[in-house]
Amino acid sequence: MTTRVEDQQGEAGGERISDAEHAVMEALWKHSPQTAAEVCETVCKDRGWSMPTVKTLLSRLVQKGALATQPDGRRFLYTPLIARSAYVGGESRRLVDRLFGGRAAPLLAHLAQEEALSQDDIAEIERLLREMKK
Amino acid sequence: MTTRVEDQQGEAGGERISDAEHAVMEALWKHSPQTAAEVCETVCKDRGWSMPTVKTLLSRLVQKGALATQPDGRRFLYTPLIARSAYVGGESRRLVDRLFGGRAAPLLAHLAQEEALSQDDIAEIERLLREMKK
DNA sequence: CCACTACGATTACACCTGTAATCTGAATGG
DNA sequence: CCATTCAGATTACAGGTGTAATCGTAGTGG
Repeated sequence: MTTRVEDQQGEAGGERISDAEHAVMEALWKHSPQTAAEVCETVCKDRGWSMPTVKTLLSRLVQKGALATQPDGRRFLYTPLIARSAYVGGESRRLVDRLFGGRAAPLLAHLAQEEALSQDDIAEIERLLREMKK
Repeated sequence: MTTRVEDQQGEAGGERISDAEHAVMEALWKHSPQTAAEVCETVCKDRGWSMPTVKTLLSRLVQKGALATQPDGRRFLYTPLIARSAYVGGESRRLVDRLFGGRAAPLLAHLAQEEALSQDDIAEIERLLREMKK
């Protein structure tokens, strides 16, 4: 084991996405393409950021191959190059590998203990499991 | 919502534990107390670290309040101050909050899609759910 | 008693991250 | 045509992280 395949979040962009960068990605996953100003519109409020910060994060994400730019007049439109599901899947996998030896069941047990599972969650998970077994 | 309670991993030590530091914690969670040399014995192989690296990480963890030291002759014995379950719970929670809006079910769905769930996992999860509902 | 060794402590240093100011060049209003 | 403005690019900088060399000091073998 420990076959670190260095394939964290899909094929596009091997670099890791930091927490702040992730906030920007979320904005673009919600809706894209967007200009820097539009992204700021979304994230600056929540995180208390200023435009330059968003610009920096966008640039870094472009460098990392996580975003594509497409010129639109004098500004850029940014579009995610990696799918949210790929990112989310990668991160989840990383956590499960790191903390639970790759087993999902103990994760669930922990979430359960922390009361992170509502009755609805439980019902939905059961439904998922039934489907999976089919 | 978004009630960031800044209580990441239990009461002892508010600071975050980094990835490298986590490897050291794992060694000490497996068995404690241990000397720096013993910890190195465990982690240096796997991670390709040298003694000084382990020493640094141990010091940082002590600073962060994640480890207690207890002098044993001329060296120290290190003992975790935060429980593994608290750390693991905190990290899981963080992930679920950040990526799944706090809902565990979508996480499970992703793991399922990635084939991160074995038949055994599924069985165990079902057992957990049954217990939870009782 | 002293040189050596085995520790922890201190210092180092490059890279990443969060956060932003400043620079530069192009569009635009007058 | 020129000054203003607005966008991206460049630079900045402190703090965290990974990784380690070096320092100081306290026992230990001779």
